[in-house]
Amino acid sequence: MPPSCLLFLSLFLALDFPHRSEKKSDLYLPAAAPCGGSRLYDLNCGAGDPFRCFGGFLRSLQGSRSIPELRPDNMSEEFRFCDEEWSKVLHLQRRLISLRGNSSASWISQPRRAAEAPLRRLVCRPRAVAATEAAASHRAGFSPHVAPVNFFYFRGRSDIENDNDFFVIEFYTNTCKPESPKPWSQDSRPANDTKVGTPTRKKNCNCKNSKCLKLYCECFAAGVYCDGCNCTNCCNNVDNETVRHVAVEATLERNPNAFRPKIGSGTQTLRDSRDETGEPLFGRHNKGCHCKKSECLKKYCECFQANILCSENCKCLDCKNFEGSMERKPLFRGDHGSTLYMQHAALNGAAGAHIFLSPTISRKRKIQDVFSCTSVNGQSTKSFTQSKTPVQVSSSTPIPAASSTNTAPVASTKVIYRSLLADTVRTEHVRDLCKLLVMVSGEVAKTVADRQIEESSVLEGHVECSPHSDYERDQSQKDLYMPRTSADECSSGISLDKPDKEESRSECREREKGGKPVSPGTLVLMCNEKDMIFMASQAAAADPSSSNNRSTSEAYVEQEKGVLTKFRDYLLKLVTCGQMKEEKYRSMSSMHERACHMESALYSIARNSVPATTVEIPLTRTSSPAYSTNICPPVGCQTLGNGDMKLKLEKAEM
DNA sequence: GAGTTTGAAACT
DNA sequence: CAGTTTCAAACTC
Ligand SMILES: [Zn+2]
Ligand SMILES: [Zn+2]
Ligand SMILES: [Zn+2]
Ligand SMILES: [Zn+2]
Ligand SMILES: [Zn+2]
Ligand SMILES: [Zn+2]
Repeated sequence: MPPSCLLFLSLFLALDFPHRSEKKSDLYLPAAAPCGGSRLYDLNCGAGDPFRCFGGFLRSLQGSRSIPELRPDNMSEEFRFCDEEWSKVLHLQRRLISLRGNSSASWISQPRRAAEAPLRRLVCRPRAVAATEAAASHRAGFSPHVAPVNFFYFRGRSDIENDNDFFVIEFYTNTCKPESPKPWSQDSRPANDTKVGTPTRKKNCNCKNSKCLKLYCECFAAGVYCDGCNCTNCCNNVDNETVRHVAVEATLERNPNAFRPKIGSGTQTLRDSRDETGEPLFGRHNKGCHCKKSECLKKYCECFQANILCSENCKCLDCKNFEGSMERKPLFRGDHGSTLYMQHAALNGAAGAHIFLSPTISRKRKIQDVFSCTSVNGQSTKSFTQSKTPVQVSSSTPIPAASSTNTAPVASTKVIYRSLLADTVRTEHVRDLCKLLVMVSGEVAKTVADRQIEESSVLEGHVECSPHSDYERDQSQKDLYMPRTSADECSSGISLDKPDKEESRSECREREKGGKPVSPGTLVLMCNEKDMIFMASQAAAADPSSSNNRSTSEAYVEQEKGVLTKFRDYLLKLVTCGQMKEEKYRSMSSMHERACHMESALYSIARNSVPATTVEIPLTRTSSPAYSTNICPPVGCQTLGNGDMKLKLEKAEM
């Protein structure tokens, strides 16, 4: 994705809805249910359900305000938000942003769609008619661009027996096409800003035989209507929404993940995500490729196309798409990847604030080479499989000591250099650091809470975010919402004591088993991403004293600042220490080269956590890739990254 | 633009 | 689940 798209995304996140007063009328609230709230309501808004919280909001609104009763004859009527209600929506939206920050896989979960429009309209109707009436909405100018994903929501709900009893609150966005300037952009940017106006020009398909109703069709697979395509006999449009709906269902039947991003954030760390050559490498294909003849160096290979390295998931033959591959070098695209790549990366919130103390050198290919010299993936299945476990542990373990103890075969076989900090930062140090950071976090939180305790406003008390009932009721659907990446497996178990997360916890325990026992704080730092929905609700639940959403957000900001500052100090010390060691080694002429190597490695650590040129920690994320930084909502949005949530949770746990 | 190659998706 | 067919994009000329 070109930089312009990054800007676009960040601007999308920065959208200040309150200032679009003239757009208020575009927002509608569904009518209320009749039977005293006995009806099921849910927000139907797409992957990750970033606006799931609106479900709670609507319910609270329903309870506290007079909303027209929903009757069979008016259930499709739309109810306009009054200004007061609208402001609550805006507030909630901001809170969502602040809670999830740039790591929000859910908030920015749909770049294709995110590039299209902000919230415009909510419609409630029985699920039974949703699909067909969606077409009417579309004709009225509102496009259910998330339609394919919406249907995730329809599936597997044992609590819904009758489609007429289940009301879907649909979230509609105004279709955003490069050729039709967005309404939302008119007040936030000059109309001639084509850079942003044409962010992700949709690729047009040329389907001939699939009616654009199979995953063969890129449009269909992307979850968007065909528009401007060269397809023949196309049914992937609003006029064929019914048959399309069937096709979507059938597709999901075959593969429930069909419409979810193929590229998840893998174990490749943030540092990995951009090495000294600027290569964006993070993410990995969830299913992996199965290339046979392309050597994974052509766009036939989905990994290569996504500009990511092949991973353990891949079953390719003669793969050359690994770090250090000489064949790959000249082919590497330095443009930060294809649209596909960025979309998927964004979809998965792959760029979060990940703190790693140890440079990672593990790569699929390297490990292969270590365990077998064959160039065919599958041929050395056994040894490769065996190597996988330690590899993952080492690649996601911030403690050098851990990887050296645990991955002895790897380390002893082909270690190019040894970290200067390998002997400096021990497990207990990391543990102490984590404790310290948690302490800081707690102190800051307390301070902020004290400061804000009197600021509680009546309005905010109304806004309920991410109701637990919602979440728990749909627990079985969690996998429908949250991309199940490997990082997910790791992270979702972190510091979470909720009984209903046993599965995740056990995953986490397994990790600990396979690896080295690490403190919760270390685990916190290890993890790339998390179940944000759960985290959000967990965070809310963990802090009952703060029903004030804004307070919570601000507390997070303060916490983040404090924690990052401390961590920066620590890193600076580390850098100094490393430099001293380097000096020491340098004096030994034989070690000269190695020291140089380490310097850059060490520098990259610091660089990724703290801008080397400034003393101030930016309010944005600690992550360094331009991509994630750009996605980050601007300062005003009070963004909070993963680290925040983690620390928050950890604090609650302690 | 036509023809070939390729590997995912679909099918059996 | 594996083997085969279908499919549309990627690639080549
Ligand atoms: Zn198509
Ligand atoms: Zn199309
Ligand atoms: Zn089409
Ligand atoms: Zn491949
Ligand atoms: Zn691959
Ligand atoms: Zn490969």
